[in-house]
Amino acid sequence: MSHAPSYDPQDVETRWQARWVERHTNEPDLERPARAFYNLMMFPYPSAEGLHVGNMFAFTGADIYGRFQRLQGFDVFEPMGYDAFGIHSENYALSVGTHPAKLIPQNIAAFRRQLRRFGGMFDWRHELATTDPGYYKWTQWLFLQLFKAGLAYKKRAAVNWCPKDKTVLANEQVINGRCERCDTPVEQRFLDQWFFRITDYAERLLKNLDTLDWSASTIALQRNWIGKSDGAELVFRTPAQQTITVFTTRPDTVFGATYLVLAPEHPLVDALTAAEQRPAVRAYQREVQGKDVVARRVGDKTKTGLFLGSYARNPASGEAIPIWIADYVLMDYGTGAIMAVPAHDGRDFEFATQFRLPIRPVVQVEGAALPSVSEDGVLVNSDRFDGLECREGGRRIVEWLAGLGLAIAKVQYRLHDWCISRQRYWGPPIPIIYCDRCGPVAVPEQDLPVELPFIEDFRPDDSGVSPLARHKEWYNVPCPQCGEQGRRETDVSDTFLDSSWYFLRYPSTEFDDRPFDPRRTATWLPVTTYIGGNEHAVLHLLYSRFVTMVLKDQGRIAFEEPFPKLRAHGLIVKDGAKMSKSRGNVVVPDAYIQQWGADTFRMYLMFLGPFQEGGDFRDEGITGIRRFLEKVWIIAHEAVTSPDGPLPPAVLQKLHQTIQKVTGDTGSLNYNTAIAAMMEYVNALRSAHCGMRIAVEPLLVMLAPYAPHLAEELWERLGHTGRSVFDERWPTHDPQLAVAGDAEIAVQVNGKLRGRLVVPRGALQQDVVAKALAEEGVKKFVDGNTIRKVVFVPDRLVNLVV
RNA sequence: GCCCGGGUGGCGGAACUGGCAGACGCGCAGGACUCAAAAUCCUGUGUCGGCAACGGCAUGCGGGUUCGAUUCCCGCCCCGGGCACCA
Repeated sequence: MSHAPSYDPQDVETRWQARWVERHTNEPDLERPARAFYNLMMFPYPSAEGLHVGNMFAFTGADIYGRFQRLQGFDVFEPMGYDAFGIHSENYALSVGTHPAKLIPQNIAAFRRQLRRFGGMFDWRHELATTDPGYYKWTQWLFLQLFKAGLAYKKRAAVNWCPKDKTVLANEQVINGRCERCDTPVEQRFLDQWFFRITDYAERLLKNLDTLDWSASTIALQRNWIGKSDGAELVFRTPAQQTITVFTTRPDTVFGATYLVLAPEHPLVDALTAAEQRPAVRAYQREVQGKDVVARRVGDKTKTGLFLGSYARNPASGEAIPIWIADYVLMDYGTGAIMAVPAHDGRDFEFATQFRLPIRPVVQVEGAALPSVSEDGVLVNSDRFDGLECREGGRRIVEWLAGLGLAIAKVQYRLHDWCISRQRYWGPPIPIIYCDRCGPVAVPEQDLPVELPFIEDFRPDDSGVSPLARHKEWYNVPCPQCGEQGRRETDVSDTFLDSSWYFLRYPSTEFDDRPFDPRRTATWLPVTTYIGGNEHAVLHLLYSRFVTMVLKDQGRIAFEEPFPKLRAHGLIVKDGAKMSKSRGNVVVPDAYIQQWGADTFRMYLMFLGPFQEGGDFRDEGITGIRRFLEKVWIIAHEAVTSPDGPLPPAVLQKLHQTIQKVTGDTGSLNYNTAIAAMMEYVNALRSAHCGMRIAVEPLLVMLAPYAPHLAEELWERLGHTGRSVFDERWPTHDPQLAVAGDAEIAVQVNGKLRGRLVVPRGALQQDVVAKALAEEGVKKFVDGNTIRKVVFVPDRLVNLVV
C-alpha cells in the first residue's frame, strides 16, 4: 500500500487556478470553434456583501454543466460579468456614504476574487460590467434603435412612485403595492416617462413559449405575467349618444349586466355625472387618489363607489342601467370600464349586494349558488340566445352586436408597456436631447456614450427629476439637429435594460465599434443553455426576449429567441426561510472555502438536494463530501503504482453502471444522485480492494466537473502531465457490461413481498414460479390454495395471486 | 381566489414508463486502533411485537382503480413560491 501525501485543498486549488490562467485552459477559440456551446449563467449584481451561498449554488450548478459539456467534446464558452448599475448599488452607496463610482469597482474586484476562487470555468478575457462606458454606450445605442423604430415613446402616466427610494418603479418591481427594494407602500404620481412598446409583442412572447425548452415553472410564470384574456369590447350608449366601451371576457352574460362601473379617473366621468352628483363625485375622486395603492389594490372586503346619476342602455336587453364609479375598477386594464354582471362575478355581486343593485342570473349552472362564475352552463333570460351553452352563446351575441356596431372581439393582456425611466443617478443616461424647436432628438450614434457625469451629491430628491438635472454643464447642450440650445434627458434607464442584452455582448467584448459582431454572434448565439433562478422569470427573461425580437425584426440578428433552452435552479434557504440581509441569515461561502476547499464546498452544495429544487443550507453534512474526496485521493494514489490487469467482474459491472448513471444524471442536472453514484462506486472499489488505473481514471473524468481542482491534480499525478483533464473525453458505458448475469426477483403472494430469488437473467416464467414455490417462505402462504393468477415481470418480480 | 411546486426514517434526501420504499450522505449506538482523544476502519440503525426465525404497520389525511400505488384518479389538510378587485 502506497502512502499518499495528504490532501491539502488550498495547495491543490491555488496551483490549478494559476495553471488554468497560464495555459489558457478556459479560453475557447471564439473564431473557429469545432462545436460551439454557449453556457450562460445569470450575472450577479456585485453587492458589498460579496458573493453569497445562493450565487455559489447557482454558479456551481451551471459550471458543472459547462464542464460536463466540454468533456463531451464541445468548445464551451462560459463568460461572467457584473450587473452593476441600479438602485440597489446606489442605495447601498448612499447608506455607507461612498460614491458608487468608487464603491462598485471595489465590489467587482471582490466578486472577481471570489469567482476565481470557487473554480468556475470562466473565460476572463470576456468579462464585462454594465457600468463600463464601453458597455453602456451600446445600451444607449439599443435605446436609440427602439426609439427610431417607434418602439420607445414618452408619455405622462400614472406611475408607481416609491417615496423612500424617490423613483419610479416598473410594475414588475411593485410587490403587493410595495416597493420590492424597501417595502415602502408605493404612491401614484403623474410623470413623463419613457416606455417601450413591449405590449406590441405580447402575442409573440406568449406564443413562442410553446417552442422553448424551458423549465415548466418558468413558462408558467411568464404565461401568467403576460395574462392573455380572450373577450370582447361592448358599447353602451347613453340617451345623449355618449358611448362607453367596456371589456369583458363573458359577453355571454351581457343580458345580466344590470349596471356599469367606470374607474374613478375614467375620462368620461365628468361628462356622465349629473349636476347634483358633481360635488360627491369630485370628493370620491379625490379620496381615491389620496388612497395609497396598497389600500386600493389589495382592497379589503368593503367596496366603495358612487352613482353618477345617469344611465346607459344595455345593448342586448335595451334596458336603461345606472352608471357608477368605483375604485375596484382599474383605469390601466381593459378600457377602464366594466359592465357589471352581479349574478356571475364575485366582485360585482359583492358590490351589488352592498348598494342594493339588481342581480339577474342569465346562466343556469347545475346546483350552483350565486354568484356562479362557471362557464359550464346554458343561457337563460337572454332572449333568443336562451338554451345556448355559454361559449357558443357568447360568440353569437358578439356576432349579433358587432353587426350593430356595438361589439368587437378583443384580446386583452395584463402585460403593460415597459417603463424604463428612472429619476436616479446610477444608470446609463437616456440618450435624448430636448429642443424647443425639434422636440426630443436622438443623440447621434457617433456621440455615444453619453457618459454619466461624476456628481458629488448624487442623492435623489422629491422633485421627480433626476439628480443629473443639477449638473448644468452636462445638462445644457446644443440640439444635434438645429444647433439651438437644448437640454439633455436627465432620466437614466432601468437596470433591466442593461441586462436585457448582455448575452449578446459577451462573445464580442473586444469590439468597441459595434455592440455585437455579426460573425461571432452567428457562431455563438442563441445561447445554448441558460441556467438561472426563477426570480428573473418575468423581468429579465421577458425583457431579453422582447429586445431580441426587436433586433431580429430589424435584421440585426437571425434568431428571435435568445434562450432556446433554460433551466431554473432552486432556491437555497436557511432554516426553511429565504436568506436575506434583514433576517440576518445570509451564509457567506468564503469561510467554508477557506476551511474545506472549493471542491468540497461545490460538491456539498450540489449534494444538498436536487439542483432544480434547491434546499436548506446546513453545514452538518459537509464532512461526508470531504471523506469521499479523501477516499478518491487515496485510491488515485494507489492507481499510480497498482499493477494493471482485467477488472474483477463485479467492479467492471459497477463501473459501467456508474458511467451510465453519472452521465444521465449530470446531463439532466440531477447532481445529487450523480454524486451518490460516484460514492457508491468508490465504496465498491474499496471493498473489492481494487485500485487499478482503468477503474480510477474514468472516475476522475466524471468527477472533474464537480471537483475540478482535485481531478486535475490527480490526473497529473497519474502521469498525464501538460494536458488538462478537461481535454479528455467523457467515458462511455457498455450496456452489456452494465447488467449483471443474474437477476434478483421479488416474489410476492397477493402483492405482498414474501421472498427473493436469484435467477439467470432472462429466466422464464415457469422456471421462476417453480423455484418460487420451492421457497419455504413462499410456500406457507400459498399452500392449501390454488394459484388463480401469476403476474410476471421478467428479471424483476413475480406475483402469485391465490 | 387563481396558477406552479412540495409533504417519504432523528435529519438532507433516493426510488426508471404502476413492480423489492428508505439508495447516498449526515447523525446516533456498539466495536477495533489509542495511555486518552481526534482521525480512520468495521457492524448496526423506519416503527411496533418477539430471545430469535418471523410477523404486523408504514410514503400528509379519507376514498377509488389495480394482482400490485410514494407513483394514476376523486375529495380534503398543511407548507413554499408566483399572481391578485385584470372584468
